[in-house]
Amino acid sequence: MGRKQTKSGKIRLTEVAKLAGVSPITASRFFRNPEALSLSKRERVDSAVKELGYVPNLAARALASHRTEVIGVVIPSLTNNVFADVLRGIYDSSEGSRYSIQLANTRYSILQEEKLLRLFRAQKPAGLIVTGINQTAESRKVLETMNCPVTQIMEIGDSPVDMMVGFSHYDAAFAAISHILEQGRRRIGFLGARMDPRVQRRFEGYRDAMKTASLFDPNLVVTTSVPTTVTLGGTLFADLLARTAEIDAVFCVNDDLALGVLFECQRRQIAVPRDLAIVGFNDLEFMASAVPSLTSVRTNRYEMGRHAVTMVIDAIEGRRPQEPVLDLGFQLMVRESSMPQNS
Amino acid sequence: MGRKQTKSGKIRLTEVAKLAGVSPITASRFFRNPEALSLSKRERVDSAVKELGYVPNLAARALASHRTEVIGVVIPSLTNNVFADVLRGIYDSSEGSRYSIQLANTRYSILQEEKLLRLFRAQKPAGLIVTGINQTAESRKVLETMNCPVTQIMEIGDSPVDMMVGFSHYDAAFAAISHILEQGRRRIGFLGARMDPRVQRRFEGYRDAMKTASLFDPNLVVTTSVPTTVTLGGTLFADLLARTAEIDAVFCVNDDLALGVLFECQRRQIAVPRDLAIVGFNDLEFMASAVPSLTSVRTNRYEMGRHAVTMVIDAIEGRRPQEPVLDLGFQLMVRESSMPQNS
DNA sequence: CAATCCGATGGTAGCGCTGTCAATAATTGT
DNA sequence: ACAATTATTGACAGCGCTACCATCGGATTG
Repeated sequence: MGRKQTKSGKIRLTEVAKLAGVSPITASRFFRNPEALSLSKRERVDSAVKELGYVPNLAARALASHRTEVIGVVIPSLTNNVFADVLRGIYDSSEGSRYSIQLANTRYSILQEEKLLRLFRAQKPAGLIVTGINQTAESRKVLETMNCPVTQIMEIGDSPVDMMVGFSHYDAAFAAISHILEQGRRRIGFLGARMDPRVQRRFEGYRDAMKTASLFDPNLVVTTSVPTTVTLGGTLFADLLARTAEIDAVFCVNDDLALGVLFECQRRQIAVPRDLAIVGFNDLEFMASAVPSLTSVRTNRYEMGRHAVTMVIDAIEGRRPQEPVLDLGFQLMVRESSMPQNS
Repeated sequence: MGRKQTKSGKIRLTEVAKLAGVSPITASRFFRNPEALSLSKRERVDSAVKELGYVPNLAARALASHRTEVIGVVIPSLTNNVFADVLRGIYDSSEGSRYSIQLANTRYSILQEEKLLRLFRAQKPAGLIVTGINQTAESRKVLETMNCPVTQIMEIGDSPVDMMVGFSHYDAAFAAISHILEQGRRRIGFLGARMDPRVQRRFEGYRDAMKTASLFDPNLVVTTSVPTTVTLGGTLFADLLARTAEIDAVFCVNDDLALGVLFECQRRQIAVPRDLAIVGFNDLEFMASAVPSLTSVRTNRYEMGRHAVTMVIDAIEGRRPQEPVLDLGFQLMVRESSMPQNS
């Protein structure tokens, strides 16, 4: 014979059905489509479930139905505040739907990403949300064989695996630099940390804006592959100053670095914005609160999360968007730190 | 007859076994216990898997084996930086093990927590990590019927569901206040936001330390249920000043509030630490970088995550710790913001 | 050389649920 | 009133994998 007898303590759907006096399949329908049951049976199954404390077996459900109600989310970092807002949008939007969110963290490792995508594929998620558009060829292959709607978030590009929600990091950086140039600043430093693909694109926006104004100078660029911290902002700024003293503005690829620069200026008695303009990226909450308040590029992270989930759920349920790529844009939040020098 | 024929495109373990010239059960063992196979069969199965692009079906695996290799993690917030570090520890520690992490976010809602725990139970996780010790009676019941190792993190208490890793928020706050008192400060304000159970315990530490010195005054306490932001730190501090001008120190329940207080001081020309001492909680990275650098209570969040995973995995594999409750303590990081007034 | 053990492999029977289709009961139209 | 349609319900098989033995050859032992 096979394995040992089913323990009498185990409560399966069959037991519930028996107690309710219906067939197992009717009890099954109680969970998936209660409206299809007559009111009397619905009530009987409901009370049987409660009486027995029935806990459905999701594995059996998934095996029999060939699907799950899980939306996978793959992000590169939990430490980076940027993703906290995206995730807030994702969770807010998924709440009230039948789908639950399963989060996975690549920690900026493309190997880890491949591994996680493979794991997700084996779980047959109902939908998937992944960060960025620079997946490896291998990861892309996994995504294409995922057999469910996929949304890439955080940036936009020409060849979506399926759908995309994001904005142009290039344009956003370009706009920020243009703003600084309009304030009459000429020597604009670039501080970059953990140069992931999106940060790289911000650099390109900076570079091209500077080149357009014939002001690009490699000496103005300081980058590192180290992850971002506030302290690092101060360090990179010190490096920049050591390299060339003639600096009248700094563009930081994120707000933590910008805050670090501000602190370093306070330490060195550099007046902001008189002696130096500071512009960050993402517009985290503290930027408006700093003294002086810090200019930044607001990215619509919460909305990005919301839209990503909505698009995925709609696609799961057969309502595909007409346009697979959604650009949520950005807003330049001009504050005291980038006011003109004579103000 | 039953459902339609299995699509010929679908690759199951049977197909792999056939190609490798072994029985399905041998192919199955290839994944779970490769050492048990002879070298020749191992190689044959390996190449068959690669040739067919076999993707195991986790639902079938879970159904047949009655278990999964998922460790569930339940936290109240992703926005709160504190959890980012805990999660980093969790992910670091789980890497290299066979277990994968599944994250769920209650958003500080106890109803959401009950729902998520029920969902986890239906998934039969191998282990579970939950935040805090203040679960509802219902949640606790679900945890107790989870049938897998459970570790509560972030704080410690007397009645663990199973295991615990954390520290005493009460003691930490008490120590911070004692330090401020030792600097000769007498009127120490308390700023608190989103008064979750752990923040509540920090308040109790503050209150008792102040009472011990006969300095407790309800007018010094400003709290709100609103979630924490840097800006809110400034607002609460302004409220405190409006209520009583004689303040020579502020204890903030977290570092974001402390930074907000610092900015507000800069705006109001209040000299720190001469006119006011500021002490935060958690010791986020920016505290050391601020000007002046800000005193805080370092909590061992990364270690907490690491230990939680290790304890859970050990317990899954039958190595239960002798002592179910692990206290990781805290360190007071004294910096410029709480130096004596005459310095 | 029989008795014993051990490592490698396979056969069988489910795990608990749902898709498919058929059957039945209730309702409607003419 | 009777056929046609629509709501409910049920029977059956099987999703893809693994637990539980059974087996079988070969090594070890006395």
